[in-house]
Amino acid sequence: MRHATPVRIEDVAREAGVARSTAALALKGSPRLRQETVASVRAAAGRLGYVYDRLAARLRSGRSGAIGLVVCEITNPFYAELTAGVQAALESSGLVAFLANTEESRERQQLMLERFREQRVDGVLLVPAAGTRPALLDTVARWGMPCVTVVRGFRAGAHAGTDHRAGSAMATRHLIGLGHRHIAYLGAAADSSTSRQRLAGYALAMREAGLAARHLPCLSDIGEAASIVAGLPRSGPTALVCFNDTVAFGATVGLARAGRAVGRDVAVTGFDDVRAAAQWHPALTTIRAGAAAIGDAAARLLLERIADPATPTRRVIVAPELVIRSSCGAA
Amino acid sequence: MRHATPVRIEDVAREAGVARSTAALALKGSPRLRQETVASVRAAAGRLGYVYDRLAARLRSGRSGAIGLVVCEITNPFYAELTAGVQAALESSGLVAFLANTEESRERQQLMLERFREQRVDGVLLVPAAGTRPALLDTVARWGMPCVTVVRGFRAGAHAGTDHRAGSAMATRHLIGLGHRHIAYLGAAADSSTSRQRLAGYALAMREAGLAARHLPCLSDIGEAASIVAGLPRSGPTALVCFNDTVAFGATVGLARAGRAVGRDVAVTGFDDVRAAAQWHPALTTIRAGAAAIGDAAARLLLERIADPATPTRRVIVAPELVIRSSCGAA
DNA sequence: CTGAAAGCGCTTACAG
DNA sequence: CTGAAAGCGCTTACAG
Repeated sequence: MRHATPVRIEDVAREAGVARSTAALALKGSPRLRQETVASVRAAAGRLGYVYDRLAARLRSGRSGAIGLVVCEITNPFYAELTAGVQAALESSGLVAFLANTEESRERQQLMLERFREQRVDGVLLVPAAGTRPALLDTVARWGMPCVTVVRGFRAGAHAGTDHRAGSAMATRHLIGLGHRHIAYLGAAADSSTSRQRLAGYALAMREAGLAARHLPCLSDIGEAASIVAGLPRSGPTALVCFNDTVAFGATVGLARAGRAVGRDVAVTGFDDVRAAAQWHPALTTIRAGAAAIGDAAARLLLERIADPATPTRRVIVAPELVIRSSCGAA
Repeated sequence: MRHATPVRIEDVAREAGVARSTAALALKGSPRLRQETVASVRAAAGRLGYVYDRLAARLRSGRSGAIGLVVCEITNPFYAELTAGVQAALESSGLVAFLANTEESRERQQLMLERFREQRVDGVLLVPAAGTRPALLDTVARWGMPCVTVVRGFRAGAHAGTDHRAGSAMATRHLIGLGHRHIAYLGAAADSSTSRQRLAGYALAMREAGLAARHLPCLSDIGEAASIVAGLPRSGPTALVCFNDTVAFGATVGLARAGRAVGRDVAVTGFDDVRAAAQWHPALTTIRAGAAAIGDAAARLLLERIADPATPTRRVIVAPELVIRSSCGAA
């Protein structure tokens, strides 16, 4: 028996000289009680060092006060910033979040969702691992677990993200506007909605301008991007629309390795605007997707669904923004 | 009432035709039961879609199956990697982790620890926010919450980290070995054990070699490091021992901005060996502290303490390693 | 506002 | 191995 505290709500009630139910109401600040009653109960709780047992309460109320956050890769700065945004939004709500890091493994994702289920989380925020089937959402819904997909989504279901297609198209049009004609897309090797939509936005903008699209598949890894770009012939693309900032960082490293100037010889754009993008040398022209803003929106959406599961599913799209810096040569 | 499932252990017992206590034992695979009994109970649980209620179990057993992980800054790649290491270590244990991101705020840290307490976590992994007083550990101990400090620690208490002083000294000696005499330390503006120890290691190595130490305080921020370094006179230090990789990245950006060559004009070393260090241009000479390894060790230590709180406190130190790449000009 | 009572879903002895 | 019973710390009606 290692219960941290032996003080129960009944002890507080006795100390304050009220009924147990009154003490319970006072502790959660019910407006049905007199001010003094609430104050005296709270004072008693303080004297006794009472600690609310949220899990015992859950057994009766059905609310655990915890949610699950499932991300595909916590070491990707974008998702780390997203996680920080979720945490910040949760702070005022009194909820607390479990974290799961799937590393893009669907097995791990399934396992962690089941553990969260056993922990009776009130809901879950899900950045689906690559290749996740939409049916997963049905499973989770059948479990009675409110769920909001984040960044990567499906056709249906509550979702918070950005318009990947529009963002990618913006970056591409910006390069076209700077006079580039030979523009390649670098990235999008993974099987995710994000990959498909960002690539589609690039393709759309190229088609609009009557230009030929070219896709250089590349994982979200600085090293891989660097070698691909370092191997590009001088007669190759004069501009690269990159899947995300990580790939763009790799592209600049690859260009440096090949002795070519970023921006002047080859223009590069990223996507995400992670913190390092502004501090990179050269500073990265990119699409700001607002990781923290998406995390914040996702948390709010989930709280809304937890409060009223019957509410119609909403989709919140944080508008992408073009941030012009030096890597595109426009400065 | 939104309990996800109405199936209780009693229903499983009835379905399997055994007593409730037998069903409970079977579900956790007690060796006191016959193989067939266990199998038939599990089959019944499967048919009924039974989901173990870990929180209800906690009420009686005292174990919630959850721990808390409090980090000072999740958007710092080092701590993101550490978090991934903790997650990986937890995967096989069946435990799940709450995450708190303090952003170096002691108030936030206190708040989150209290929330974790209400959630009755079995223990907590703590990367103390800057300026945290050692007395916090006593408070947490009084709460009956097993705690392991991670990376940043105090004199007492279970701890998993690295030898910051030795690591910093290694980097400094390496630069001295390359012939540098005018070596400055960049970073360590924060009030943390990590800051003090890394700075001390540099000072130690300089003293050993009879060289004058020079400290350029700088926050762990690429932008700030870049401006400080860009403003250094040509007659200034020929080598910079940086607090961590982030500061080192900033130093290389600052040198590039000033038109000076990293490695040739000014040597730079980092600390942490985050993933980007190897992929940076030029690749960073740094001290590998093994974020994932520390996270793994910390999780194991905590599990040990949870299993037996009476066990004497252990301190696990992951040995730092010098990783020589190009930024020190040694390649 | 109060007080007694039931119940959330488990685990834990304990007598068979 | 089984079965009945008590209890973990709350919330939830409900009658006063």
